[in-house]
Amino acid sequence: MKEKTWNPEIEPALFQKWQEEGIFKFDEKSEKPVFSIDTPPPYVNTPVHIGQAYTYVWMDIFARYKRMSGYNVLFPIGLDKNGLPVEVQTEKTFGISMHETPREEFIEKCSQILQESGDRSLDTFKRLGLSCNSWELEHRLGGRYETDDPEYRRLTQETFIEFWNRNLIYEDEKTTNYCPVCGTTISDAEVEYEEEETDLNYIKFKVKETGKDLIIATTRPELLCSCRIVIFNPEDERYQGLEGKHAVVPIYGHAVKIQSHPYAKPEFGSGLVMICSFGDYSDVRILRELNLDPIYAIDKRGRMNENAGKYSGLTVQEARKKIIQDLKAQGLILKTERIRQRRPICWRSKNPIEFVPMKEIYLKQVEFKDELMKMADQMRFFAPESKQILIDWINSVGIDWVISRRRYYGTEIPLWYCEKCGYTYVPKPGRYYQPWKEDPPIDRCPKCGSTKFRGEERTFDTWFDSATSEVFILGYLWNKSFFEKNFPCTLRPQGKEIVRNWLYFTMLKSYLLFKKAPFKNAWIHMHVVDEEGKKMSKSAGNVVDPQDLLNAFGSEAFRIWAGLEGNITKGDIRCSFERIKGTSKFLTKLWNIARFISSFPQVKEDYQLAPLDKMILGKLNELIRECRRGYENMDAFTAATAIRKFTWNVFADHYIEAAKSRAYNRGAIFSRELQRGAWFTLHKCLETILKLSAPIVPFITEALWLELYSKESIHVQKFPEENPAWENEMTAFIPKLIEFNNAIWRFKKSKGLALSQELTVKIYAPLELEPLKEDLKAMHKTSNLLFGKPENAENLEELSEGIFAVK
RNA sequence: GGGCCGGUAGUCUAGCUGGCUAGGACGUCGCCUUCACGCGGCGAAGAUCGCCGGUUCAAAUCCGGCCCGGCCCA
Repeated sequence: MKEKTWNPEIEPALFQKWQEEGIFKFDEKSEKPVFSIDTPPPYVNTPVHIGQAYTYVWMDIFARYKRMSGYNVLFPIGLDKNGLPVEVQTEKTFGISMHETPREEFIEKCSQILQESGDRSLDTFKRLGLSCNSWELEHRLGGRYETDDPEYRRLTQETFIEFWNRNLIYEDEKTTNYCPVCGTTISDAEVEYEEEETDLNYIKFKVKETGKDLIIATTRPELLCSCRIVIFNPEDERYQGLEGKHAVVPIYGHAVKIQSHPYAKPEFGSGLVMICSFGDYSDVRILRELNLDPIYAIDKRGRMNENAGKYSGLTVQEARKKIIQDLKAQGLILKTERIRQRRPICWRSKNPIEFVPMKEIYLKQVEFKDELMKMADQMRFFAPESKQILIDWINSVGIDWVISRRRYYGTEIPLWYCEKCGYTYVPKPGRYYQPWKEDPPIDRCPKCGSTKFRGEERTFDTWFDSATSEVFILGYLWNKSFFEKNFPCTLRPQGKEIVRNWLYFTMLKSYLLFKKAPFKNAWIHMHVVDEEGKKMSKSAGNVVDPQDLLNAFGSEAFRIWAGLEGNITKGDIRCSFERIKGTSKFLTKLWNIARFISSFPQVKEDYQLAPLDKMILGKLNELIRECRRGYENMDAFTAATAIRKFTWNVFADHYIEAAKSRAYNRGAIFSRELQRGAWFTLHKCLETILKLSAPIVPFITEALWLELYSKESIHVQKFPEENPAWENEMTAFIPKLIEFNNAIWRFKKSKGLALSQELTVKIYAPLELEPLKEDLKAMHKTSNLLFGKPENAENLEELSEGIFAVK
């Protein structure tokens, strides 16, 4: 081995070799137990986010560990292509509007964008060295899957048809979250909250009965027309006399009731709150509670409707500006304050949502909450605390799941309507349907015999697609017996922020379809944030592109960083070039340890282990235990940290330094058998370290393994097991050895001696280290090495506790 | 407002079933080009273990309160 450092440029060649040898392919006929990973299809939105890169590395670590532990690992790569983001991107790229573009053409343009970004994402994943079963889009176990694939969409539609036939689906007009920018209804799970600074306007109303002024503060003056009631806190002394009276709404002149309600906070604004039809969630709640009919002010284009009178047709923003002008002109605005408030926004477009009435399709979920809660108990969570996120969400579910979306690039809702009698036709499962451009599979309406049908134009919420990814990858469509044998899926890895949709909805569909929890284990990861702990975002300009990291340091450096700093139990993970540079030094260390050891022969017999050898082999047992414990708990951090500490701070710094003289045996002070004992131990430790680290750093370990130990990939070797024969009481004295070595090195340095120079003074070492006498003498080049306490206290220098030099 | 998590040197972190000079890593500085590695080795500086009380012979570690940061939910 000539190179002094690990060269990341050979990574692609190793990756290529694995592909050619097909060692990660999924074997359907294998007798081994299956370990299945429901890989999150990352939304095709290039570049691949650093958080995704990190998560995929961890999944890959689990996959590789399980493979080495005797499992048949199902680890498909998936790409999520459905939904809003690509539509938004397409509109931007081509400067078009979806609703004004022919559907066929718009879809074609989306596909174009997806093709390119999908390929780029896959490149990044390959660079990371993922051991996915296959990179080809294949309709079989282990094949790559894409959520816009006709087969994938067929499954989505099949589940819908099943639910439809079991009366779990209904259409209803309810007040729903509506994003005017995306032009579609969205579910509660798609609503985010954003802290925002806005104007709080103090507006003058009049009391109808007394003609007195009434000051009401609101952030949404444009909703005056939909004001239904004014409330104050029952404890609020100032307004007790108003109970039961009426307030006259400025500009519109309609009178609304005034009453007390605990929701009003006396310290907010004037203490009086106008409740409009759907300014925010609390409006919705209070209107429902008081059983008042809403007055809708905003239409689905996000514009004011006829109820807004002269403001009709304006956007919300325009109307707000205008109405404030008008109020000011009439002297009805007393003052304006800037305040911070949380307002609901659409998680895709980040625009404020509105509450509008829409006829949409719902999947029942409210009545299954108890069952879902029970299912949560059947799954094991890593880290366990993450389970609470799910529990909280299930508890908060209040209305059924609105699954229809008024968008183009998604799975079509497979329904046709008879133009004559309104009969709804749902087809049989078995193929992918596109009702907006196909005729129904029947000639006449079964009810009235008409031949005229209208195809449904809406698509599904993309979570409705994603919520059966585990069903899809387990071969439900093409290998039912495998599916039945291997459902639930072994592992769902995903981010904490999508517990309320991806995990929750998958559980819901799994419950409805199979009455079973979809997973045995859920691994919930934290976020990767920037050096300051801030969320990475394009707008903040602090995004670290994994491609840049890979180009600068290679995949292995990124992976060892992910292992050494990617602790999921301690909150979010900070990432920067500096950190990756720092953690990647371990690769150099490992490389050079191997380089050194490679200069000695590997021996299988005629060797004798010195106490020093037994000491380190006992420690190696401990390391194996530690690594297994970490990997079994989906915790690569524990394994990575233990490996680095053992390899660098114990094995290299102390064992290798101490065993070096015996391994060379230049003066032939040691027997041939003891020399061979050092050779054996050096190689045994290295070989084991390589296997233990292989899941985390598959490239460098593979390169070293192939160079030194075998022609067969390290990734198909058996994961190390403890060896009872290595258990040894000397292991307990390793800290003593470390302390002794440090003390001698320090002493030599203080005397201006090179480490290779003779030590002529008498040295006393702790008694426990006496078995190591010969190795220590050779190591420190001292002929005067004694053990225990010196009898004569004169001329003594204590180098460290229990370690003395005689002057 | 509620819940969860965290707060140990400039940065990250171990220790947290109470007990040794609080361990390690990155960064900084100094010394050493010694035959695996200068992407190395050795050493140094740097921490009132978030704050305030309490329990105890003894608390980073247990208890109570508070402050700060993050996330989720209202």
